[in-house]
Amino acid sequence: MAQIAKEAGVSTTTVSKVLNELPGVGASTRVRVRQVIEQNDYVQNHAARHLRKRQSYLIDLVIMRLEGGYDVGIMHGIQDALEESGYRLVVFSTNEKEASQRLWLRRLLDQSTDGVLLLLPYEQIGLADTLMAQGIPFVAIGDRNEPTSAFPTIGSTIWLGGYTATEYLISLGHRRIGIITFPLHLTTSRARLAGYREALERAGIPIDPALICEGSYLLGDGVKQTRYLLDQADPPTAIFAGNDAQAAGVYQVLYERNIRVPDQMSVIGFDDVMYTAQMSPALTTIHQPLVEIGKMAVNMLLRLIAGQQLESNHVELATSLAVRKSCAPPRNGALPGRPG
Amino acid sequence: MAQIAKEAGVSTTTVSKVLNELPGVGASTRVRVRQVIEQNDYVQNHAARHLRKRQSYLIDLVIMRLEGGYDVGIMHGIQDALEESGYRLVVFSTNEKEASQRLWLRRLLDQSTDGVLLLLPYEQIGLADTLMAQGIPFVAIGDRNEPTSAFPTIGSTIWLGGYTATEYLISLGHRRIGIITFPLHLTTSRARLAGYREALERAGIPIDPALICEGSYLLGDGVKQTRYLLDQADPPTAIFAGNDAQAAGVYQVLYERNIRVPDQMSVIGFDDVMYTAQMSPALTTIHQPLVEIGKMAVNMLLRLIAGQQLESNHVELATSLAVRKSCAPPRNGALPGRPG
DNA sequence: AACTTTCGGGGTAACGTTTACTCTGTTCTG
DNA sequence: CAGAACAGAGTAAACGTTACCCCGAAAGTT
Repeated sequence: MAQIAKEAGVSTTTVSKVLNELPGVGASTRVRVRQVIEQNDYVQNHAARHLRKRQSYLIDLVIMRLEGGYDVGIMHGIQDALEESGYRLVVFSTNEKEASQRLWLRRLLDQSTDGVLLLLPYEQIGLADTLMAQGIPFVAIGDRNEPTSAFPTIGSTIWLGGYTATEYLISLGHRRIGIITFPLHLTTSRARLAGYREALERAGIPIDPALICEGSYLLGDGVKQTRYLLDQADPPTAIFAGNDAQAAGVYQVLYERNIRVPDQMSVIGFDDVMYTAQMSPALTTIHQPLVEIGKMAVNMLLRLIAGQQLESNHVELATSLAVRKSCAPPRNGALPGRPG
Repeated sequence: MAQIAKEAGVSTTTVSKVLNELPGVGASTRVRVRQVIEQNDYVQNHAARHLRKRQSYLIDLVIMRLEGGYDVGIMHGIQDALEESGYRLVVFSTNEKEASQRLWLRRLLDQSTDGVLLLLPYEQIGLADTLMAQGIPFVAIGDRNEPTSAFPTIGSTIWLGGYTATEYLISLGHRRIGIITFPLHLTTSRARLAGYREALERAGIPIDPALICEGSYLLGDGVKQTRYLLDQADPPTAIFAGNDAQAAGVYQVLYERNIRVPDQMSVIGFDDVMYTAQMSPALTTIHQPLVEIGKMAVNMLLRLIAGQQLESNHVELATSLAVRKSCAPPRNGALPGRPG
């Protein structure tokens, strides 16, 4: 910078003012300094700037472990929103290890991050308290366990998603619709189930508790619960999975038993992750606007970093129905029996 | 730090020596300073350290766009290897945009990164030249277009993968094996094909050019080439896809045409990305040790950063066969005709 | 005409470390 | 016992910015 100042015949102060677009520099000087900067291919030193301004231009994304579905969509949004901002994204996996989480937290204290995006499952939000205590701006992504919380969150309209999916299946003529849920102590899980119930009630279809089964959010549970559903005396004609990974589990069982989707069984997922289009047949699912959620999270965070108030601490973006090829009107006729 | 120095009754110099484990401090002083540091929950300021030492403790991962397969596996390895190192990982997506790539490159010049991991497709390696010119340490991940290059690379044994997959299908009794490749101007793509050829020749099976089709690395090409293969007068009994995404495309066509995997058609993929286990039926594929590749890439990079020499500039880790449920001995009998 | 405001610009002191160098004593060596 | 060698600790100068305060001149005000 001293080099630039000398060459342009001004002080480093003036160069700094030009670079930061601060007032106090004449138009002609400004242009001249700009030129010299261009010519010399000068780049501001990040470290010195960081030290002096107490800003790192780094944002941390904390994630338990990259799964390749939900998280990837959100990361795309984050990257897009960050692209022009001058901020860089640091990705940190906690790997569920307490130790590495502590380590990371300690490191935050030295002002080496300007803000944090939390992409963690419902339980792991203990971090939030620490961040609040430290006064580090952050936004929690994904639907929280608590309906309301002291910190900013962003998610999507889960209830509506549950409603939309169920209504769609009903509109195709289904009346026995199985649903696989996440653990029901989670608010988000209950919201989806409530949407399902609402749709059935509106259509005047009685709710059969045998068609509601609770699982975790993993594929394995999709497999287990599907078997349970199929083995009933009066099995459903459609299955509404808790997320797309679970839906993949549903597919597996159906393929094993040679039940064609959608001819003999309709399947609908939730999330609309990248690989749903790759499934055979392509999965009809509830689209969560993951990219938009990521973008919005960044926007909220940048506003917090700038010291601005958020209009609302909790934002929900609308889910929608992504119709592909896994749903069709129900067909009469018994399913093939259990193999083996 | 001044605070610590005062409290321990020493100078900041001594504190710094303790923190950096440098000699020149008596054992008792060392212990005392350590204690004070513990008590005060002191954390070194990253920015000042960075400024003075000209080290950012940041590593940049450059990726075109997170796809959720190959890249996720590698990122797991990277995260694992970085966990204890004190380095943080910055992720940057070029999004195929020249402009944002330039922007990012400029930013590297201010010493704000200690090293770079390049996870880019074959063509985009223009970056490498710039990095070399700037003297920034970096490692290119994935199998390079050129068999040899001036910079460090890490990949896996593609030829062997091609050979292993083909040999496995032959061992099941297949003699007409279709293969879908990547564009054949890529060394890696030719290597896989060479492995395929070698296995056939060893088994004394003549090579039928009609069974070799060139595609890109996308799912869509899996679809297109599978149709082409199936519509032949004497279609193959097994298909060897270029990667797992292509294999998903193969699955789609087979499902459409009601051809059962593996009973009527065997399918084998390449890469062994996360979601292969979720496919129905679970995809037999060539396992690339993605996690290990990521780890090794980090190890190589850290060595370069430390100024050490690498034993070898090019490392290849062994591929292996991951047997799941998509391959079986061929069955006699014609395939169902084309629908429509 | 004298006074105040505004604008362009410069000087200087941080920001929190690391490090080259200096300064003490103490111990070893011949 | 003198001098060297050495260990422990401190001094001060960087590292490259930006914040704050100052100055002089031009313009506007009374």
